[in-house]
Amino acid sequence: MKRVSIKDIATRAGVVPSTVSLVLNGKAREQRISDEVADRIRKIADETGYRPLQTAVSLRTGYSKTLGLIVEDISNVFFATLAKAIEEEAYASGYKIVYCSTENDNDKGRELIAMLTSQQVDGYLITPTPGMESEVQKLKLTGKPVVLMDRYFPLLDVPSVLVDNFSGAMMGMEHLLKKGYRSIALVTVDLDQIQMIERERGYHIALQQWHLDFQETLVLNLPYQNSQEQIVEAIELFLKEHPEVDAVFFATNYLGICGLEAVQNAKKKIPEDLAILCFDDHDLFRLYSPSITIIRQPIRDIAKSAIHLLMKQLDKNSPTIPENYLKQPEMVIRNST
Amino acid sequence: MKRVSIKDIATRAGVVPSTVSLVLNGKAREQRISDEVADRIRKIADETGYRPLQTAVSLRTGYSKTLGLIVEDISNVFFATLAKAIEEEAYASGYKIVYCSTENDNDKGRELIAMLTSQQVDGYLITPTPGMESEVQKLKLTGKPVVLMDRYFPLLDVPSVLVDNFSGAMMGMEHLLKKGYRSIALVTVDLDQIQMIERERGYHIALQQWHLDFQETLVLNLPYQNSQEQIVEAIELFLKEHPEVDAVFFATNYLGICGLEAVQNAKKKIPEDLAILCFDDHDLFRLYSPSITIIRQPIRDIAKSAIHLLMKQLDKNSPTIPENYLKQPEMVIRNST
DNA sequence: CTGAAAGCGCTTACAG
DNA sequence: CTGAAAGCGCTTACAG
Repeated sequence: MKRVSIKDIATRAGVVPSTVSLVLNGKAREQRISDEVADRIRKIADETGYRPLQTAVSLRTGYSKTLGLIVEDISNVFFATLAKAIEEEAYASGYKIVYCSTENDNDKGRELIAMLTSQQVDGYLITPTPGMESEVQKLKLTGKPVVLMDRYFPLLDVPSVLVDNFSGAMMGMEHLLKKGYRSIALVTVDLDQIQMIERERGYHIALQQWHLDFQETLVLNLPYQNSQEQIVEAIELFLKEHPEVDAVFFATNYLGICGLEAVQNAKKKIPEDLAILCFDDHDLFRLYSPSITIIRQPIRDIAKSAIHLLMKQLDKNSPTIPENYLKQPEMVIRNST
Repeated sequence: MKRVSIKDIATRAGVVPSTVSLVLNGKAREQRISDEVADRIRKIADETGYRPLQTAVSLRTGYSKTLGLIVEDISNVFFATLAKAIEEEAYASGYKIVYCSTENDNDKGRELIAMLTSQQVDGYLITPTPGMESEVQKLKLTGKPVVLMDRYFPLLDVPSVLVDNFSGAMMGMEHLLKKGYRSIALVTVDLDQIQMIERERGYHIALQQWHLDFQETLVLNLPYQNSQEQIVEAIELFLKEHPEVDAVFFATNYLGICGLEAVQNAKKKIPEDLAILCFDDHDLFRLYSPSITIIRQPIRDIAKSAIHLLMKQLDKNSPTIPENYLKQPEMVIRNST
């Protein structure tokens, strides 16, 4: 099972390798190679199942038809779903994906960018960790297309696709406020990621607009490093210490899942004792209680836009004005009780 | 921001490119290059942040330090968790991962293998679709290491890491039988994948050993193509038509999730009206009801063994006797009520 | 219309 | 101890 090379095909077709290359790259017409010869070459390529060796092509052309995808953690539903969507969109444009997880570790993030670069990826799709700012900056200087997803750096002029977390949080809060809830707690995590900050801002402004006082004691800000058990415990304690709370807004998927367990442990019923609002969807919520309100990220849409932005940069003819897409999250109210 | 090449370093160090290559590949001693020169070269490489261009190295050496991972669907929790574990284990051995999803589509599976081959991956980690048998066979003939995970082809002599699905099913069934359940339904999917067949076999043999008659009407075999809604509906109908059923064994994660919804719709309580046993773990189960019994796949262990098997094949010195690892699943009983 | 040649960046066997 | 050269498989500008 030896690989067939362009040379083998040339020998069999009785031409020189460059002719084969030209034909297989669709430049037969351009180079005025006879149809007869071109057809012969194509036929042999088909029969032998010829596939150009991508590494050779990359070395020669500088392009690999591969995109690098860097996410925080591929085993997390949100990123896994995003990766899948990205993969599909990329394939549709003839690109493959190399992916890797940063684990929110700056060093690993930097290392991964270097790795992808040495693989000659044609572009980068990144959900960056806060510490990756300077690396992303450097990457931009290399001229390779970069698109940030889900998070971004306000100071950097790099195209990005974001969810409008502020509006999402506002939407959700307004839903609760309209229903009459007045003692709404916020459970969030102490990452200084832009999306968390924006969600928190939505919480604040919504309260303001309804002329409600912001009560610091109703915000539970948990350390990112905490284990699942610790989070559950902290939320449970918080609920017990604040019996006045009539609704909880979980700023992220993961907190919501822990939160449900805490609610259960605290023997509170949804929605009788407590209304729940959560960012990011999860299979679990629907099943656990249909009255949980969700602010869902349009993952497919994010993937589509990200690939679109990347393709635009790859297309040399288009101007390279950094664009930022702001995606509207969707509110899912499954049960109006 | 030009890339620095081996040539640049050579110029700056006042040596010839090959000397740089030798030093950077740790062959300085071997080639009796003076420590002074070697140190100078290493220093310059460090300062300039030199990284060999992987495509050039691959083209020259035939090795890419990259492994190809083919899963069914990266957005599925099981595969996402597996991918993460594989990624971690591979990194520990200095390998990167290129991944792709087959969607259980044979054509796509074949296409992906070809893609990975043209990328010159050093080895393949595959959870194959049934139709990939001949491709896997061909792959083996190329001499590149291949390891199958989660599923395998009995006729093929390819190393694999499997979960002992039969024993797992037996374990779970025995647990139910010991608790006194006698009318145990099986909900499965009509894929002729080896793991599904094995789980079904476990169901049969367990009944046999307890001298219980196998009742065909208690097996619900659903088409793989069915949508989530269709599955939920089918299970709900099944439960209503079989009020005698006192326990349900869901052969897979996904069915279990749909099953819980069906159980809810059918207004049955767990475990009062119905005991639930399910293959594969999911966050949801624990939260939904602690009395659901789980047969959990040791994902980390699968990843470790798969990488181990691959590394063994990559190590030319070790004999290439195909090995198959059979991993013991773990039974998780959260609540003995 | 077709062929010969250079070169992408690297590694390694070989000569000195 | 160090240097010159070949070659991995491909593409493309150039010469005829």
